[in-house]
Amino acid sequence: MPTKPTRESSTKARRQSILSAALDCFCDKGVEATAVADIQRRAKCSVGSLYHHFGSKEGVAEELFIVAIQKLNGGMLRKLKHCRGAEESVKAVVFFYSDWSTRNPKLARYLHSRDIDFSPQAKTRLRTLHREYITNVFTWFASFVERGDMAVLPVEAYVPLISGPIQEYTRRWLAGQAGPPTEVEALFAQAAWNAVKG
Amino acid sequence: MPTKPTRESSTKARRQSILSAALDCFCDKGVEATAVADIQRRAKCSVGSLYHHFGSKEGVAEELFIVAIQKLNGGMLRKLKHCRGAEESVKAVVFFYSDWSTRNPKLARYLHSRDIDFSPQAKTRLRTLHREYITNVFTWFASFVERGDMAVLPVEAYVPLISGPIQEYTRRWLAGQAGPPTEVEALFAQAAWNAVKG
DNA sequence: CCTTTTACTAGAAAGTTATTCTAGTTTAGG
DNA sequence: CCTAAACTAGAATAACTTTCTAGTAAAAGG
Repeated sequence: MPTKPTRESSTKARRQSILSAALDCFCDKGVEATAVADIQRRAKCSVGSLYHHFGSKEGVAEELFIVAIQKLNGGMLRKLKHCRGAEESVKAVVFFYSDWSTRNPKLARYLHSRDIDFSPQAKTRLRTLHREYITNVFTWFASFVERGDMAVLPVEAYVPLISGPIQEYTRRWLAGQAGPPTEVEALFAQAAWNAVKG
Repeated sequence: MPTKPTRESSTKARRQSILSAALDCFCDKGVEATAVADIQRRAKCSVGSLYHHFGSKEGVAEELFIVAIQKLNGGMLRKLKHCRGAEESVKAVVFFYSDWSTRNPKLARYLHSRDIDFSPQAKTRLRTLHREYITNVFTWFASFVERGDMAVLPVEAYVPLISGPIQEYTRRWLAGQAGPPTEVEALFAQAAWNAVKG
């Protein structure tokens, strides 16, 4: 049965409708070029409503970015938990990134946009999220390094070595400059493993 | 002797002063957040002058981007021409990217910003430049592939495999999330070579 | 050497877009 | 019911981009 819309649920729906309208606009015309009026029209809400929920256009962009990051990171961690050894884990990172981007092209595209100028609070929040995520990921991989299954490298080198190629490839795919990542994911997964194996 | 400023030279100087004022502003506050007035003040010129030379704020951003890309690509090709074999060439790509970014951090930072919404003309021009560059690079490497010194891979896979990690690392360095790329360039150069060698 | 044309600069005016404000409507809780 | 708080609407305002008009200075032509 369709439950009567309570305030809480309708608030959620409204916020969501604004976020997805914004995502559509951002993908169509770019963040800078979409006007608040564009989002507002597409979400069928008033200016006031938008500003009530998000404070500014930037606020919408920030929230969208954070939600997207959380989905990507959350999915990645869940995927990792199911992996057995070092090799499977490293390759899973590549495969998951490729799959997630293919399944959520709009969000992926949006995450690839840089220079959304985040407010200080948003920056802090993002940094926190990032640190938490990185901590989780490194905890997962630390044991493999200790055990000698993976090479000992400068900590900041692992992510670029493992994810750099698939990220760069995906970016090009999203920009229409390459075929879908499925064509190269296995190759890149193997390269990633070669780059960090013990 | 200091030559008397002719019109041609002063025009060039003025354009340059606007471009570098813009670069400073963009690095300080982000592209979106810098107002035309900011650039104008820093370049000590009038609104009219800026619009005369570049047509719009976007126009300034585009020109700056194109100039930066040309410098980077040009330097890369010049460097490649001095390399002997496949391994030296592949590693040179990584080293040059790292060095150039370290020497031109502001330009590098600016090149890493995505979603500057380029005008159709600028897009075309960028695409042309990119194609020319890619053609040159691939011509250079094609012989190594034929000779069997490098592996036969999907064409679009080479760049991400070779440059992906150093690019991603450099991005993090520019964002203050990692040490200078000099610390990892040798490692990444070796990984790049391993990923594409025959 | 003068004058005419063109590139350039300046800053005010106009046009757009983001943000704030005021007035109201709806819903949960007492 | 009644009140407080969440929410919506759209007009008003503010900030910023772009255009316009007027003028200056350098090169080109006679």
